Amino acid sequence: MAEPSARERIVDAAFELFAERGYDATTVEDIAARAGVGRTTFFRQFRSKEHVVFPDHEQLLTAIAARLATATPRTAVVGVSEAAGLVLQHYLDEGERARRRYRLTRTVPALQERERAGIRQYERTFTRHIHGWLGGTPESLLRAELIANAVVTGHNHVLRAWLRGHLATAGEARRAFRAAMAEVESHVDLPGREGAAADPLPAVLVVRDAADLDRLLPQIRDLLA
Amino acid sequence: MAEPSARERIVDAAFELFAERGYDATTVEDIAARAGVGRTTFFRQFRSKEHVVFPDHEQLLTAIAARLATATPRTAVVGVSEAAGLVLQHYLDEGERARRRYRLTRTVPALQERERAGIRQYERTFTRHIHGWLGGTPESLLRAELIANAVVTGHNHVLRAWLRGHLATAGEARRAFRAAMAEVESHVDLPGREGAAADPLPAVLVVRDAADLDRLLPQIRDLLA
DNA sequence: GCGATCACGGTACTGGGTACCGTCTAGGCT
DNA sequence: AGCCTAGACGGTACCCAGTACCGTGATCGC
Repeated sequence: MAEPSARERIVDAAFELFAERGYDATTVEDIAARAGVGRTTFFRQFRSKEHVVFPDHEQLLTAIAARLATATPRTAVVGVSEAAGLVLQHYLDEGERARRRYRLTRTVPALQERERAGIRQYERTFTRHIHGWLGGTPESLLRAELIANAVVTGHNHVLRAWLRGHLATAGEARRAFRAAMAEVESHVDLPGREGAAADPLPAVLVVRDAADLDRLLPQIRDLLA
Repeated sequence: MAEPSARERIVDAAFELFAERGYDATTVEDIAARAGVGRTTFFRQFRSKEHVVFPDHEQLLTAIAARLATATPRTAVVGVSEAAGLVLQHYLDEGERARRRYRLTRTVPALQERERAGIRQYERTFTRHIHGWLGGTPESLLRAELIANAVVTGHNHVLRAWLRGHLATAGEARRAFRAAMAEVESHVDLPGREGAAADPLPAVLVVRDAADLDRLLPQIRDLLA
């Protein structure tokens, strides 16, 4: 009859008890007892009491890395967007449990920090791949970090709206996600835009008045020749 | 003879012991004993063993908030840059202790997370003020978050370079900081650019070849008149 | 000089996390 | 079948961070 694994029983027991008594008032021994396992087994499955709240984090992280690994500089935009979309979709699939976790983490500072630590791992994964696409030079590292942070921030912004119920359906959430990714892309210069590889990016000139224009015009014509 | 305060003695004792035996092998009782105080007093001064590693964090956070509070949308760019500069300058003033802390946090995961939590507080402070300058509307929140994250990322990038010794002098660090802030500003649209309030921002023209230029030149002259 | 306040140190307790050990079970080999 | 190894499990004992509480001594205002 497909007995749920010990790991799943622990997660279920933990979420039940956290809902009943709150996070702090629940001990690991309580969770283990309800799940029908020893306290030792709990810590074999989860590194800490906090980790049981984010049971799929590790798996999600490897999924992101796998998606990013298949992208190239030419397909960076869609690769990054899809990798972030994997996370969003996972939460949408989780449904009510994701929202319960959100309400729980909002009230428990320790869990907020744990969540941030997880997000940080996402950022580092994105940074690593984007940095690679940018050539891996020290000068491009800051740009890679800026882009990675922007992508993760955009994703989290939409996810948070959905978790709070501001976006009712999964379809709405995905639409908002596409909009957020578009806004993020408009703020950062990710490789892989149309034509970006074909001709070099134009330089930017700031022309304040007609005198500026007349002064610069010869050099402009020269560059365009 | 200006006896050092109990708080300072605790910080000094902690850094000494962490250097001698490492973070994990040092207990709070050890620190308190060397500082000549009771274990209770340690926890009155610092919320946790981790907090003693970042003793000036709270003070720094209020300094940032104070600087940002004096800025307006017109002075946003310089306000944000200076607020971030306060943090950099604090680390530069700290000198060798900052570098010791950096080496310590790099080897202790718990301290890395504590540091990230502190950085997160910076981000939230920046976000709150920038969001206010943008009108405080829900639509402008994502932009505010993107800008705040970019500023903090740029700052951290330079700070990390200095901590690692890639930037030898404080002057070099400040110069790199100005460059990083310029790059950040080029990626995000912060209110308060020169002339932004006086005359509207110039439109951006993409001129790919001489034919483009000739075609657009009359309109450009017209706009500048 | 005298009571109120407060910072301090000491004690006792809870609970997360680790180390270790004995046991039970699931296979692989002869 | 019988043996043997590996691995998962539960139990016990321990360490230490963090909290609650209490008694005490110093400092200040009246």
